[in-house]
Amino acid sequence: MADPQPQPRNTGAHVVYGELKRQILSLELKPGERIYEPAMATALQVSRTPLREAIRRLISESLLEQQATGGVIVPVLDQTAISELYDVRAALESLMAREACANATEADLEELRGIVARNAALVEFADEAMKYGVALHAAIARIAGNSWAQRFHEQIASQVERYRYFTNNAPERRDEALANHRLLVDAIASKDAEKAAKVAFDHVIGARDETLRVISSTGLVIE
Amino acid sequence: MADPQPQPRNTGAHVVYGELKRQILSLELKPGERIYEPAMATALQVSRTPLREAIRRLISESLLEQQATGGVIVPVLDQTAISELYDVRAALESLMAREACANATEADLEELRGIVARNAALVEFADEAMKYGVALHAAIARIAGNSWAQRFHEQIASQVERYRYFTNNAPERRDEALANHRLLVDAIASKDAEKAAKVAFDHVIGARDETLRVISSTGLVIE
DNA sequence: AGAAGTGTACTTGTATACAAGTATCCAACT
DNA sequence: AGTTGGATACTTGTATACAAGTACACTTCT
Repeated sequence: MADPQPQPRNTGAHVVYGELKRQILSLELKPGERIYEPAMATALQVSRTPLREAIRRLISESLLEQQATGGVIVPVLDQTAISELYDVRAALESLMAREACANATEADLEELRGIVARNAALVEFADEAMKYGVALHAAIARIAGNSWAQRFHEQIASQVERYRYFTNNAPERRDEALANHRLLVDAIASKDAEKAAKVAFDHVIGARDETLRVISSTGLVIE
Repeated sequence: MADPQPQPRNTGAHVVYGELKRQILSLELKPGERIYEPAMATALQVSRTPLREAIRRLISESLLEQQATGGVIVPVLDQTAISELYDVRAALESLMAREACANATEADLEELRGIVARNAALVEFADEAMKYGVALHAAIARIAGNSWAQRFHEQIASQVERYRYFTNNAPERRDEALANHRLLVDAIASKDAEKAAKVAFDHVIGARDETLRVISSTGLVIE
């Protein structure tokens, strides 16, 4: 919704963009792998022109990386990036929580409470719990109504997606997240912007530390 | 430095990108104006291919706008956007101030103090004062070392640049900014992350409100 | 054998030709 | 006169052909 291309005019470049993005986020295209235009173009059944357009767009989102030598590669996964990403995400979600305080109507609050309630009911199921966590953040973003914050947040979310394989979903983590979500919605309901901002910030920082802990224990991510 | 294209390999598309960006930020290309590829290509002495590459990149930075009908226009100036931009900027600068607290060496602090001192000495000259304000933020961004925050901050700065014509530089505003800068550097020096974050946030919010006040009084920006 | 130089194959960047879709303007008809 | 239809000119999207630069491998010379 905050996307620069409001309605994806069904052009070949857009299709290719979506397909490439999917392959990158799912790690189907392996980190460090180089993209050769002619081969990729034939693989995707288009000419180099729309493919290049898609590649350039992905580079601008750092989902591909232009190398100094001239080649284009899928960015490698590294631990520093995760920390930076979560920090920026914390700042953005904190801001959106703050702005949601100013804008939330009673209907909005009901929506938020409903999401948390469903989250609570399904907290024992990892994937469901995560889905409602995402839904809550999306709802807050919508209520906040800051298109730039939303847009940057979406870019951050795409980046984090690549590391999803490494994030765990331990039950105690889900309980903690649920508690934070309750606190957050309460703060928004009471129009306490400072508190909402702080709760959102600390919540994401907590997720960051947990993710870093898990990743360093597996030792799978390089650099 | 946080740019997706590390070294601008001297390709035509990059030159065109820089030139178009310059024209957009300086309002040489007027807000609302449509870009026709063939005409612009001949004007810039390149073919449509590198021009399109530059246009797409500018669209991804919201310095150009793809319309639903298919045309590309220079985005119009609107007051809501300013408010959103400053809010996100506040969140990002707040984060960078926080992270600068954790990372700043004694040499870094000396650099910050030096910038503020020069700012103080030249506070009566509007353009110089602004230059040092920018330098301070740039130094803090470097010290914070969060490439994503830097990158988003640069995009925000580009956007705000288009509204520069409307921002005033009243002497009392400059004094206030200088005072805030002193507070900010002191907070960073004392490693008080929470305070630094709050000072940076409030500082930018203050600038936002002042800018909005000036713009609404001139009544020049539309929509 | 090792190093250097040359040639070949392949990469990306650019120009141009072509196709498809859209708006505009004029004319003809109701 | 207003509206509708069609033809034309122009837009963007795509494919392909071409140019320039780079890396690699092979050969040759010391």
